[in-house]
Amino acid sequence: MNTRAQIIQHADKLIRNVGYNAFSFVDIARSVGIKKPSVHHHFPHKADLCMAVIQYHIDHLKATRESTLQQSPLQQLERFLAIYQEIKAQQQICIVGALSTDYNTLEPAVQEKLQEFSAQMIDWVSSFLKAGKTEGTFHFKQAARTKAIMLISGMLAIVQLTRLTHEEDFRLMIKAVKQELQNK
Amino acid sequence: MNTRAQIIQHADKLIRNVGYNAFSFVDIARSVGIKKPSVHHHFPHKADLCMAVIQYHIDHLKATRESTLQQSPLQQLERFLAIYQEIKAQQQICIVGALSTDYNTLEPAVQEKLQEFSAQMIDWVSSFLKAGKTEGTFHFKQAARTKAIMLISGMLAIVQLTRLTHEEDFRLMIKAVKQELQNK
DNA sequence: GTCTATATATAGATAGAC
DNA sequence: GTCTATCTATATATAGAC
Repeated sequence: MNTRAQIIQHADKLIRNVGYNAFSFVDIARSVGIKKPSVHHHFPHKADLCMAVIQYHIDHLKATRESTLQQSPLQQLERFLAIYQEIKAQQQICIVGALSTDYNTLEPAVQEKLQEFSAQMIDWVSSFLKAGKTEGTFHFKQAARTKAIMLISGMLAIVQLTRLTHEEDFRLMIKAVKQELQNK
Repeated sequence: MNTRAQIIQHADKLIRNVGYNAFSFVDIARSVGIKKPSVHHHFPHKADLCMAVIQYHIDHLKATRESTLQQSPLQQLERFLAIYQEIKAQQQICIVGALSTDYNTLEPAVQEKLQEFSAQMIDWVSSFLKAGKTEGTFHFKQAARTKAIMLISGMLAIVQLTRLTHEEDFRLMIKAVKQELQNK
């Protein structure tokens, strides 16, 4: 992996571990094994780096969505839940949760990029919920978008909240979410 | 209101507006109309101030809970949802959401205080969900604690997520949460 | 593309006068 | 309880050599 990609990867990890305003270019430099000005060579401003991190997530989500296009709504739901299970296994939180608490300190361009990511996440989840309802796998009364936002909110928050409670709460929530969607 | 209380109030607002690691004692001093060392007189370390902010929320929650002790489970649910409606109306997020993203940068004593607050919130919500299920107002299949965590997670996250989407999503979610709990 | 050296601002925090 | 003055560390960021 090239230096630029390594910087993005470590920045992503730091943002989701300690938050946007608690990591510095020195932290990145140390992780990658270069000096601070070399990081600035790749990303002049911290906002540039943050943009690249969000773009990485946008690209990653697009690839995930495309790879599950032929799968059933239930399989797509499982893939969606697996994203957060991976996040939890790594003791992290999701990028939207991490950056939404710092939202008012972000530059407008970064705010818009984060909006773009969340819009695409909502679009994906809405699409497989709708398909699942049509084929009779999922049951819910709200609009697909509302149900999608409830689902995403729940997962975004449970990875944050179970930093304070127990991992077991996470497991129980995953189970409950699947049950509720399939209950008539 | 005395200076100490004013400091706590402004710190609370700042933590929930920009995050724990994006506000400083200078910001507090400016808001209150005193100088930085005067803030340190009341709270020597930033962690002391953060502890006091969480304690304020613990006290506030206790008062809320006690004031609704005689009310019906549905009324208690409405009171719970009203907390987040107030938060949203003030363009803020909740203290648990705000501090959970910075969790790994907090001192152990502050982490424990935050755990204390979330435990009490979970306890309250669990109690009125259980009462509502017993009397036949609420319907859900999970343990009351699991359902409480789903409810709290959802509200915690929706105030964060609707910073990026639309206020309308918040309104729809509140409506959906009430519907789902009362649906047989 | 990486480095040394440096600029500038601000963070958390303390000493000691009033 | 509040202030002025100050300390030390670290933040983002740039200039310019290799």
